Amino acid sequence: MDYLAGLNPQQRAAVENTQGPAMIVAGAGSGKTRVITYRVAHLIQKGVDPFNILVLTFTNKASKDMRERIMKVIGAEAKNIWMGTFHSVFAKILRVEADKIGYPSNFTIYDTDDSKSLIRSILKEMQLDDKLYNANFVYNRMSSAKNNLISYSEYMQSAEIQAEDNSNKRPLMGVIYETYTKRCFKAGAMDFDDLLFKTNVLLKNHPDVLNKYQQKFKYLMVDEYQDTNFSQYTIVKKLAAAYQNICVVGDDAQSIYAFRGANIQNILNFERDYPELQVYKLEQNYRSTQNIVEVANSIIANNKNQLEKNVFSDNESGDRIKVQRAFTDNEEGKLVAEAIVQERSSKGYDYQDFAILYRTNAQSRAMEEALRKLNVPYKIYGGLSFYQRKEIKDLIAYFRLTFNPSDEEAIKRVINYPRRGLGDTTVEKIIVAADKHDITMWQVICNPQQYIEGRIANQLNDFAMLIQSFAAEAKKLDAYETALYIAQHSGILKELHTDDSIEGRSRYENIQELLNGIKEFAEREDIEDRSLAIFMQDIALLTNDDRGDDKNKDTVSLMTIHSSKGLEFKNVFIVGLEENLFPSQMSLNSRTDLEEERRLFYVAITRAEKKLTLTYATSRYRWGTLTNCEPSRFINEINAKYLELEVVKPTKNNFGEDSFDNERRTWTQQRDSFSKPKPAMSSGSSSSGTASAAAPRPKTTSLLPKAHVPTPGFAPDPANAFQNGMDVEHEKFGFGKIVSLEGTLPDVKATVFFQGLGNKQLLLKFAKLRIVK
DNA sequence: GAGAATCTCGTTTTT
DNA sequence: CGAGATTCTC
Repeated sequence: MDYLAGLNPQQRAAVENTQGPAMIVAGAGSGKTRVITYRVAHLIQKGVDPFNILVLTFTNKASKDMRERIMKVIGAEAKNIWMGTFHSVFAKILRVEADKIGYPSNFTIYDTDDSKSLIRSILKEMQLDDKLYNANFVYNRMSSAKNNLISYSEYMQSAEIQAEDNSNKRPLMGVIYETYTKRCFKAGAMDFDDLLFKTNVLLKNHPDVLNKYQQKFKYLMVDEYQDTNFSQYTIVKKLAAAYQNICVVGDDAQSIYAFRGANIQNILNFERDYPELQVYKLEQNYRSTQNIVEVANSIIANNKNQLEKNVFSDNESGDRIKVQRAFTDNEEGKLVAEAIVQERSSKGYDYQDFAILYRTNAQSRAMEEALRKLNVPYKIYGGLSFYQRKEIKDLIAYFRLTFNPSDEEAIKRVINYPRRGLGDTTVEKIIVAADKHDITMWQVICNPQQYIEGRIANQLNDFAMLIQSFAAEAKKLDAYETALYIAQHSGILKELHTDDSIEGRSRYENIQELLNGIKEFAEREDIEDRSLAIFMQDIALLTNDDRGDDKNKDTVSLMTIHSSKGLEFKNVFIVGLEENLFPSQMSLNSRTDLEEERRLFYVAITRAEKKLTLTYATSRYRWGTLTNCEPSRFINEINAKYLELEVVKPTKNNFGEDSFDNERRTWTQQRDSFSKPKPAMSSGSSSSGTASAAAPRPKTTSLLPKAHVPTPGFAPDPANAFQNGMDVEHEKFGFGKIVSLEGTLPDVKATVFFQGLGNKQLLLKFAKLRIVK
């Protein structure tokens, strides 16, 4: 029981109280994982059978880490705990119970690419405008319907939803949803959302099944509860209904998955659903310095909706937060890379003590290049998963087809890869025939003479026999042998081998790597069924980080803020702190979205143990063109007393100009003129935003408003001279009219309308503004 | 039907 | 810019 000794009173209470509903509100860095780990260990030590415990986490990594930690406390018994992500646990259950809902137990899991590809072909078949009915839009719309447990028939019957779709000029959404659902069913496939949706259907329509799992999972724990959606909430609620031994752990301040249907409301619902609820608040942050914790608190205080909570740290106050500006995204990378090299050698850190966090995956490139130049070893987490690479998906599609020939997306993927004369027209014919006779594509392919005219039938026959031969081999061979057989006889191996380009070789190597992974799997002794079919089952649910390679290397970590949740690093760089990037431009339209961005910033800040650096660039390449950027409003939300301001050194840009000549400002000045949210299009001041790395392309420059040339003898007027309605001239923005004035002298803020630029807010004491007489 | 040339559209974030 | 889709030419 010595593990209890190291816990503070709140933590200990949360661990020891194992009966009945409980909610642990755990601030960042408050020892949440420890509490869950020990709580599970405690249950088992009290005699609860590990087979009766279900722990649901958000990522595979989290569950793996947790299982290892529990194993250290209680030993091998930990292996018997049901632990995993919602998706993987319920996929497992659905395979066992599949027949109850009319699915084969070896159903395929469609990943996002598969789903969107299916949507695209449906749109094409229905001859819909694919700009209006954009595949992404359709996907998200169906996804949120499913996450709110709205079936296609309910969708079509809901007057409210129909009205919404009609007013969006997309009256056929319901029909698409219906077609999509039926096509998935016919293909023996479920998408990510289906795994949860169908679990709900299963538990709802089959009380015996529900009862079975209620009895099985006498104790439930849910990590990152703030990130669950309605569909997940309902599953948990149902399973816990019999014993009510349900413990959820979460932090509303770290809810960052609303875009995926997560609902903070679930935490509030939870209190309503279980009046007996015990609530434990973990408020002491053991991870970070006081400065970091206070900065995080001050940021999150800008959000309106939150549970009351006072996170504090007893650690040293620590370094202040460093804010650095770069001119371009490349320079930003260089800045960060140099800082890492420098900190490491001067303070004796390892590379693994550093993390670079960014808002979007696309930002990793500039960082990578800079790190490579300085020979800094790094590892990128997330991003394009190994299993999403084209060559891997191609081979896996053959595997999928071998075990589930109904899988429509797999057929479309490989029917003509490698080339075998079965092109788009043939595929279309197959789809039409399948639709007409209400059978699967596979059934058409197996009996082509019956449905399709012409010589093509022979080629289809060959293809059918090829796949059938794979299925026959799979019965005789182990996973690795089967995989190798398919790779060879499908022609994929040969196809890639003949490609001698660098990319071609790397594709070939990736295939080898996949085969090696399968070989490893085939040799594992802790699993009974080591067939390829089993290996295939959850592959769509795996991400890059789940492949467990080079674990102990000393490398800098690069990842999105989303995937950094739950991790901690001594030194953290948050890069790209710019308006329209972080916060993302998609979030600027609503308060709730903006608040989610702010929570994301909160998550990012609280990853840091010792030192935090924020960087931004004044221009960066986006969609291949150079765009001007402004510092993020989030920087301005931090009280300046926590900040260490960069010493600005003038540097020359490519045009030989002193980049700062008009702009030597102190930080405080900058924040005033830079902080204001702007209309989507980035504004004029093209001269100061010019990248030092490359000149903008002509096409781009022509789109930007011309830089204003001030009238000769331009001199700004003092702040007290301005009045509402005055015509004014700004040094850079040109001529405009004062729309409104607010604040008191000397801090009067003016909203000025500029032709072609829209409204701009200017602090009069700093703005270079004169009255036009 | 194949392969090349051209066009388009997009970027949050992840299971 | 770059992936994927579309269009064009053989």
